[in-house]
Amino acid sequence: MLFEEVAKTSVAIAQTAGRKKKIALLAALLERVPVEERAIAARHLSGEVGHKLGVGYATVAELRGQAPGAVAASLTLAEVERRFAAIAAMGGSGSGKARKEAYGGLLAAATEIEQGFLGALVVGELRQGALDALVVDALALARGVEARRVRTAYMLAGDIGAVAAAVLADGEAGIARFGLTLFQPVLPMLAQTADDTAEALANLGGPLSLEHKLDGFRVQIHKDGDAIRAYSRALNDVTASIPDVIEAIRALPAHQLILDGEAIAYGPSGRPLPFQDTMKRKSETGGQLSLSIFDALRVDDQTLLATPARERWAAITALAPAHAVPRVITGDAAEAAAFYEDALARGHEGVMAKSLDAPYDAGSRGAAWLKIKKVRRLDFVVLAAEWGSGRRRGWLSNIHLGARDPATGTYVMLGKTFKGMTDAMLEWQTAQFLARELDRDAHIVFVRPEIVAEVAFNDVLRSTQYPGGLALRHARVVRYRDDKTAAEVDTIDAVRAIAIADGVV
DNA sequence: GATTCTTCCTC
DNA sequence: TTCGCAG
DNA sequence: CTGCGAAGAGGAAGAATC
Repeated sequence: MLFEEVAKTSVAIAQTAGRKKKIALLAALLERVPVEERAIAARHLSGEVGHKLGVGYATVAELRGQAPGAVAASLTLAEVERRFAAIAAMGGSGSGKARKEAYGGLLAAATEIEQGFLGALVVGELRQGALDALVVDALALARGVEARRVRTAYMLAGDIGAVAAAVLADGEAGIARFGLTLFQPVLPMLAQTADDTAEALANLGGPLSLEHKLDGFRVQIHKDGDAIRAYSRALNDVTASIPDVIEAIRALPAHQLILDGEAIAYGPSGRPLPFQDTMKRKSETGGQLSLSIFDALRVDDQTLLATPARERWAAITALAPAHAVPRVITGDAAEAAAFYEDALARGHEGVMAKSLDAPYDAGSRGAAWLKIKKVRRLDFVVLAAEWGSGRRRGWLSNIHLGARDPATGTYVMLGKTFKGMTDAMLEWQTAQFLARELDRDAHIVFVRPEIVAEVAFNDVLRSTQYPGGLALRHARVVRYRDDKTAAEVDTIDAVRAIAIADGVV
């Protein structure tokens, strides 16, 4: 099939409102793809290149519009895949240039519509309002099978291309081929958020489970005898980064395992290290990371995906009590709140609240798991704002935040945020900022420091980029404050106090 | 050889 | 990672 | 309720460049 058909389908999807209509367009295309190109088409329409190209935003931007664009479409899906694979295989000195040339060659062979699609695909910004989840639905539609079934296969396979090939070829029978398999990582189960334990109790009902939420990185462990591998949240193989964890798993008294947990580093006092330091340990050989296990998907020949959570936790306790994440099961509001406070006091980022009976719902951000994280709120002044893109085009969106420096009377930039703004806020802030414009460049409008935003954030980070040496982690706007002037915003000292309390500096 | 840029990755 | 909007 | 897209922080690896 011509690559252009996929590119045109992507454009059609982007221009079509309505999820069902997008799914129908996806299904119509997928039904027509030749057998050997089905996996490729499914990946591309999900926004996945399928390779680590070593070609990213800068290269795509540099080459955009350079090649005139082929008059007639000639690239097939197979040919594009072949070229992607060739680019991904390049390495060593000179490979950067070779990659750029190869990508340029691909652009030169592409029509204008294909060039646009290629650039979006390579930088991972398809923006067609449809990604893997809609491709799953499209596969179900194309073959008349239940979407839920296709979805399950996708969770287990972690690769939309493989699922597309199987479902399109064999329908229900194709789906049935996917099962929980050692060294085939499954998409991790995800959580929604709750403000506090009271909300979690209200939403999940009691009793529920609360466990420490550790500020490390997600790890899925697969063990088959001496063979042990670890996978990240995005299913990358991170085995080599966490040798201590691998050895700990080796010692566990089970031949076969699939476990879900969090890897984190601890300081000499036994307190968890800040996230930045855990990530540094990850890159050091023998960097001494610990694993806290919070779920078990398989123990020896038992698959536990559909087993109620409390039984999966019991399996962890029986198998690896030293690695089981601290947990309490309670329906009592006071006990739940106390457990949360204790988790914070121990230096953790919060708690996870989990339903006792839920299966391991791989890949879905369901309501069975709720994360409750410590949130800080301070008031900062807006120093500048950047023009938005996509549905925020025409609005000043991403704002630069500053804390007051009482020593100098100036403002110290601590980072940016585009989060938390409603359309009404975007409309309002655009007018307010433009009315206070001091200067501008291509993307940024610098403003008089007068608008005060209440900003929520989770942590303070060490920064080499920002002048105060500190930055905000996961900053988002809560509201604009018309009751406060810039002279009253929080100080860099207040931010530094948080960093010190958290052991960040 | 040292620094900078780009890409990829974690949250 | 957080959040708001569209469906 | 689900899926998507708006774009943030740092850190490391590898390639390019000074």
